[in-house]
Amino acid sequence: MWVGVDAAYDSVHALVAAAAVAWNPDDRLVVERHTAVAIQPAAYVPGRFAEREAAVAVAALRALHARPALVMCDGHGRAHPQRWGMACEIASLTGWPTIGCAKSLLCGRHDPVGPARGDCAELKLDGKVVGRVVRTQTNVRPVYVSVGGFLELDAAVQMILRATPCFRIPEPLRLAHQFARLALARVLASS
DNA sequence: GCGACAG
DNA sequence: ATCTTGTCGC
Repeated sequence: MWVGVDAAYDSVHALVAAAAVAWNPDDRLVVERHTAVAIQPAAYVPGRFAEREAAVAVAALRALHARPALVMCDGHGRAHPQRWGMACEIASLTGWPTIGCAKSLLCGRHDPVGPARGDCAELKLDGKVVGRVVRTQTNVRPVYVSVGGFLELDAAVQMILRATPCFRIPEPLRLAHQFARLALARVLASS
């Protein structure tokens, strides 16, 4: 069982809602989903994203009934200036295997990526491989995959591809994104 | 010093 | 991240 975790924000009330969606790669069905809400999240500062989102994300993850085989995070893992992105922080906090799957580059360089689904390029930061740029759908912008903890990069990429049968963003993350927004909307409506 | 900069 | 439905096109 793989889980995606993401958060949605409301600047007016200084609220943040996180959602963790557990997904079964075999039948591609949602197994369970949970949310957590917090107030006054830290300001967003590039490179310090974990300070803003990791705590609520982990709160939502802790509600899971089963230990995930993988946690997919919306952001970077080792592909970070200090080699310690949010996915690393969440791995450290939970002890669970995590990977970062970001929609844009924070740091590092890479060669051009082929146009077909499955095409990849190594993401390097001062001479070291810190992640992989992966094309999850043909002719669609690639995503940036990096290890958070307790997992190898190759395995992470294979899982990312299995989790993207139709869209650019891995299914667990897409669903977590939607569910987080819904959770936030519900809180705003009931208060 | 200057520009770049996950969400 | 967020403002935001339907619509045009491969």
